[in-house]
Amino acid sequence: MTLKDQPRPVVRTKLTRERVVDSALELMDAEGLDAVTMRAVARELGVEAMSLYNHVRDKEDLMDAVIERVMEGFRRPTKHNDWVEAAREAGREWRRLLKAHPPMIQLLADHSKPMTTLAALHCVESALDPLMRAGCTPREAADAFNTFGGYIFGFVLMETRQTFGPGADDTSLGWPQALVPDIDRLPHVAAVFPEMCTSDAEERFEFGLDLLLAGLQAKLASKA
Amino acid sequence: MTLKDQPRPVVRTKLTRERVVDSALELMDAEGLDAVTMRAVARELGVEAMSLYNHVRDKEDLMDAVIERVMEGFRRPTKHNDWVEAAREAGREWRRLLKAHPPMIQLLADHSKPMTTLAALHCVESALDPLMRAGCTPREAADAFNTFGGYIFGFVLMETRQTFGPGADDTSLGWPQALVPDIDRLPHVAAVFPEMCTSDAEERFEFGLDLLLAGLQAKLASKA
DNA sequence: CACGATATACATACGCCGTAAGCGTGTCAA
DNA sequence: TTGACACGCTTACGGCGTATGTATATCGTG
Repeated sequence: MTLKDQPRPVVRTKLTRERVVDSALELMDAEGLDAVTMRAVARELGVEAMSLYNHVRDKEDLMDAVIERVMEGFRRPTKHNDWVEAAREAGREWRRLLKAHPPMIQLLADHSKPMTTLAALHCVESALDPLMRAGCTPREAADAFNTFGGYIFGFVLMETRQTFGPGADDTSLGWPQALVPDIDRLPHVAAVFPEMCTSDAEERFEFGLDLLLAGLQAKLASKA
Repeated sequence: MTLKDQPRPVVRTKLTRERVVDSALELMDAEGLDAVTMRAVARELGVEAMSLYNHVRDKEDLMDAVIERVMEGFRRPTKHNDWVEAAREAGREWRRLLKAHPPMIQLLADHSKPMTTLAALHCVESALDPLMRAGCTPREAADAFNTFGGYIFGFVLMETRQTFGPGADDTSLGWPQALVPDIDRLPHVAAVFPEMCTSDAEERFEFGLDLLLAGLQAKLASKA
């Protein structure tokens, strides 16, 4: 006989791996990566922490599943005839996916493990398609994928973590205090910094995408 | 009167903020970011955890200082007359810096805070210099900096965290098991994956750098 | 030298964390 | 009916960041 002999709520929505993963993802998006603890996810589900272990091996397993769930949200872009435009769309979709869950890039940085799951590989497939249609050799496609992927990951990282920009203690002009002391030794920063603060993220992203695509077109053209 | 009345070690190297930061950085490089705990850093210094708080406000303050210390390791490249070559060198130096302390990119991803310290701004200055010499407007320089920076950060992230590549459970051919089930729906991945595993990181990095520089040159030329 | 102020190291404790181990109970097949 | 099993709960352990309070070494001042 237990101390509390009241009947617990009779109907109890069944706990499943899927519901656990969904809760973790929701919590991550709502409260940030640090808020995703086994106890917090359990609380969200009206359950004790240890119950989750019936459905995930450990926390790493859970976070792997969260990554997979996010990658499942990839929307394969409609196919353009023009491979350049198709590549552009693929790049935008990768960025959209990462930005849809802001802590995602942090999660990827924490988890040192290749993305070898099906959903992730389908995303890779979508990104490779325009490159192959452009006439890349497999090797060129691999290098180009790495380049575009690097750019997108890094851009989103800098974007979501605000790596460069005004500090919290900026003046009304958006200038880091640290800059002032020896501004004369940082002329370029002084000239360019205001632009970094005011430019639009979409525009900046397109700028880099254009650069990469122009570079790739040139490289492929010079080969022929 | 205390319980232990033996004189503690008489000579005790003085604890300073600098020694604390150095210990944290060493520990990070040697054992990974997760190993950097207040207790572990203190242990390294033969001291109790709470003693560190006389020299750092809290852990965040400590990690900020670690970032700053790393940025101080930036070696301003010797100035080329050719801005393209100078930009290439700056890009290589940024990557060298990040790779010299592998957990650094993870640290940057965790810390959602702009880099507004002097050392960081000097690194930015070095990166902006070739761009300004190339004839960029401040706005173009800001966008180009963002593009190159994004590429470098993302490349290093994918490189150090092995985002794409063979899984731990790869077969002898370096293939993720997940690929096999529906290989026919992933033809490009099947063709390109082997290249991703075998290509050299230096070459891949230069490939992307070339693409970006070619794109930028084209953009600036078309403007004139 | 004496002595109080200050700086700084230490000890203890609290509420988090991930998770190992074992228990209790509801469900269902035989 | 019963016994096995699935699955949620309880307890407990060691580690985390750090608030709080205490002891001691150092130093400026008389």
